[in-house]
Amino acid sequence: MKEMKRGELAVRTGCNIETIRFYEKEGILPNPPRTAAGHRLYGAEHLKRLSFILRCRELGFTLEQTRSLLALVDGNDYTCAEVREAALAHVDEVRRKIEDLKVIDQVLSDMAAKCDGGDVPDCPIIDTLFAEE
Amino acid sequence: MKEMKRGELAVRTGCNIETIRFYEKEGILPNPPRTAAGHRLYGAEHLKRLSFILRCRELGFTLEQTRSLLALVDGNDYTCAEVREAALAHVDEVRRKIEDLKVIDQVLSDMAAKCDGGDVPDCPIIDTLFAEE
DNA sequence: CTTGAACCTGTATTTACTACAGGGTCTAGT
DNA sequence: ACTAGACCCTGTAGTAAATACAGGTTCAAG
Repeated sequence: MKEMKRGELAVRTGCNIETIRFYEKEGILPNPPRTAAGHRLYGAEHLKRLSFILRCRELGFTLEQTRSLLALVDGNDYTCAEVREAALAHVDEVRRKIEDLKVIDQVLSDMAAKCDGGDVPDCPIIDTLFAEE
Repeated sequence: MKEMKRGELAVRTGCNIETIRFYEKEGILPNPPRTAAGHRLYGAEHLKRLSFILRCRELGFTLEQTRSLLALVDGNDYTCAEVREAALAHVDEVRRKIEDLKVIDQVLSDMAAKCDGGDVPDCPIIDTLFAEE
């Protein structure tokens, strides 16, 4: 039974120490037991759950989506199909974002290409940004 | 000299009406003259400037970056090279974001591929998210 | 027994808006 | 002239997801 305090949990997960408290307040990480003096004591379950949350966040799930995923697991009545659906919906969203960013990349690159980088106070980029409609 | 109130400026730019006030408070959109009763009166300059801001935002520039771009223009002493540099730096950032999202796409797609979408309460996606290391 | 690291709490800040509440004003129709 | 409703004004609060700080305990090492 290896227990640890907040600082160690932070180091072991790579999570900011304040974020742990934030997740607890949000109710996504359960309140851990405390020492007599009030220090939080985390166990293997907390470590596992926090890692899960951090991994979801890295994958671009919102905290609410992460919460839903965990609710499925906690309820213990989820099906593979449900989880798969959530994952695929998120993939769609990620792909939409990629497309949006590609358009931005293209527009900016085109603008920059028209620009000769000269020393004069007149720039096609600025002109384009100011252009009507 | 066509002047308009806040509502019309909002409609003509597609900007939320509250956002106009926000930009004014932020000092990125200049305080317009007012009618005797205190209603804001915008002219062609404001329309142009707000459009510029909105276009920068669409291209993913932060409000601070947009402010810097406008500061260059306002200072009237900018060079094409400066603007080009800002644009290209932003392109780099956009491309980094695209790469990050592509990794996420890949990871999620791989995970979903391992999932048979069955009706059982056991899912490789969840397992992977919970996995150690 | 002291000192400094680590912990506790509550609150403020960040980005870029958006959304209210509680008023004043303008305009079109009667 | 009057009134209804659309518009405008202000200040403030809320959103996501943390992060940072102030001011105060507690723990561990020497």
